[in-house]
Amino acid sequence: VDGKADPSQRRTTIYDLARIAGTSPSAVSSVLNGSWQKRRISRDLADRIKRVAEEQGYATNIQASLLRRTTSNIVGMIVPKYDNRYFGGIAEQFEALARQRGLFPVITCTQREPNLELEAAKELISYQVRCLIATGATDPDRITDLCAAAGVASINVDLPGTKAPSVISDNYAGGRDLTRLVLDRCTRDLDWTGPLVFVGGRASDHNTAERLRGFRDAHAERGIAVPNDHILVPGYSAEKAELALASVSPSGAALGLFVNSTISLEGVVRWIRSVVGPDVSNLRYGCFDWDPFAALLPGNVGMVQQDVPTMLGRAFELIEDGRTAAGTTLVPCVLRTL
Amino acid sequence: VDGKADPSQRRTTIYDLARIAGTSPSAVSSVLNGSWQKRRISRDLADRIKRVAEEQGYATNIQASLLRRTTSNIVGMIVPKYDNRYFGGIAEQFEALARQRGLFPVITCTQREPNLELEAAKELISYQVRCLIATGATDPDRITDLCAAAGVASINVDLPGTKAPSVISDNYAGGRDLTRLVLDRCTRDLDWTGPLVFVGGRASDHNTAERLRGFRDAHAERGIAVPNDHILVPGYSAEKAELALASVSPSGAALGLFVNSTISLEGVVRWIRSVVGPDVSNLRYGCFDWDPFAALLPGNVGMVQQDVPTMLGRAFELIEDGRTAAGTTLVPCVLRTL
DNA sequence: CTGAAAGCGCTTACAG
DNA sequence: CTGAAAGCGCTTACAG
Repeated sequence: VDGKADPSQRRTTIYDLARIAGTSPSAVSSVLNGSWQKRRISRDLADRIKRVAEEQGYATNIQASLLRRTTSNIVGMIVPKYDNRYFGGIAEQFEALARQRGLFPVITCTQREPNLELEAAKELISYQVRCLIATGATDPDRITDLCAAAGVASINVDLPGTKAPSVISDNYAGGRDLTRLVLDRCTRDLDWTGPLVFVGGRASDHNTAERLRGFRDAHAERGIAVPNDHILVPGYSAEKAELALASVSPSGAALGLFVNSTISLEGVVRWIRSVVGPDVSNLRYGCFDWDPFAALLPGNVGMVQQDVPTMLGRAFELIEDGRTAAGTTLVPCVLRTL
Repeated sequence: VDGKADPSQRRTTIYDLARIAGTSPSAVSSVLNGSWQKRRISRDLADRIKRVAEEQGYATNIQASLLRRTTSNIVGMIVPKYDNRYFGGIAEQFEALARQRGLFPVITCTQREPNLELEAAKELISYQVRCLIATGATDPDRITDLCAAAGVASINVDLPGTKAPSVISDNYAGGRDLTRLVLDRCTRDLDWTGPLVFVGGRASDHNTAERLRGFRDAHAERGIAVPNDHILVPGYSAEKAELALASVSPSGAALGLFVNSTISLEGVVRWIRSVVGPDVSNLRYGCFDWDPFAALLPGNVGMVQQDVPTMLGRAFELIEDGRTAAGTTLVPCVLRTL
């Protein structure tokens, strides 16, 4: 078993195993893929074959197996980044749920680049994925089109599309609840009623638009007007958030922020450090998405945790039910008060 | 292109394309896989075939292609978790480097479970990976054995093995430097000279042992004895770190900690909150691994960032050079002073 | 209870 | 410049 790794050597096949065990390739195949009970192969032969396979360090060539079978058990996922708890959690959950179902999960990370998303989708389709979950995709419908052409089911998660089922957070309610919390804390702690500054994300992005709607409604229900210059949506990156905040002058007065993602929060915190300084007693903010360390930062009064297990559970249900019609499932978020 | 996803429909093959384009499957195959220049197929025919493939939404069946070719371009990686910046960064870098080289990266996350690690390795081998990078594996040598039996090259990253090349951080120097920094800060800020408490990780774990060696040496060079009850190595989880700290009574006196990972840090911070309270002016600590939010926590004086790009770059070099002999490459860490 | 044979969709030497 | 044919390693209906 402890041979040198030598890619030139031909791997052991069922023919080798059959020769060694003194039987036929058919028998070996059915024993190793579990269909031998059905074929009423003797336990004796089955045991002998399994032993030989073990001894030879045999591993099935899945390419060959998949080629012959009509269906693969690979499920694919596209994810923008692994660099925050939200997407990291999505990747982990997806793997766990896929394995539970005997499926083989393949995840690919596309750096928020639309071209990479399409390339990755094509690649996964080439690997005969059974279905494809597009998470946080910038153009989910093009991915759905690609999948449809190949007869592959697709589901959108996190950001919705119009051509396949979508499972997303209730960003409106999440945005509204977080805004209410920050406004409450500003009133209680700073004796100041707002309006808050919204920072991070893109206006064209569905989730940002929904959270912004919640943000505006939470202000409106208290009769607070939100000036346009309080809405800073320059993109998700930390740098852009930090730059955008340059237009805000804290000037010693009270300040409240709605931070649209933990990615943006990194820039927000840098801005706080450099402009507001170490004393944040006049500052309160809340942030979308959960991060255990960010939850401990001074001034942070609440984070919105998206319910990843429920979202992915629902996505797998849709796959298993064979649902392909467009339609959006909203999953409530959890507001974690700090 | 916008058909319904229907797994029952047979996918378009090169035979369909050949029929439609009025040519042979061989021609289609070589045009689509790029070997047509070599075969001196006319640009005319090539263009016609490409157009038809596009129109039909054709995607190569990689299983079939791989079965015929002798070599796959899949590279596999095993990673324990996605829930921190270190492993998230490793996953992202691995994907990026693999793509740069025209390889298809498949990552699988094994939850620090030895059995899952072996299962995942077998599975990746079945998919004919060209090589396997085992990151933070609890039993790297068994994975190497499995790979060797299948003629697959393997490399260990993060935790070393004895049967394949390993690329790991210089944990000794990282541990020593971080200890020095925390001791310096304790002296400067608290007028207190130690010894520090080491918390998190397992004594049997290579990286923990090395960091601990650096921890002890940094104390020794200042003539400070480290009592055994100052070494808390109950495992990596936040819960275990928090529980282990129950034996430490801060009692208003100065306290300095060496936290062995950001995972453990979550428990440490919970302990600080509940036992030390909000006033951390008598507490200083440092932590292995980098997290942008953890870097902002009060009391944290430094973090050790492992150099993931260099580590993975080196791993790919080893793969490309065909190196299979055991041997460890140490990559320096970066101490980030806060 | 077991094996011979066809075929999955490609690739590539070989023969024009 | 192009095509017919063999074969990659499996699976599975079919025939004992």
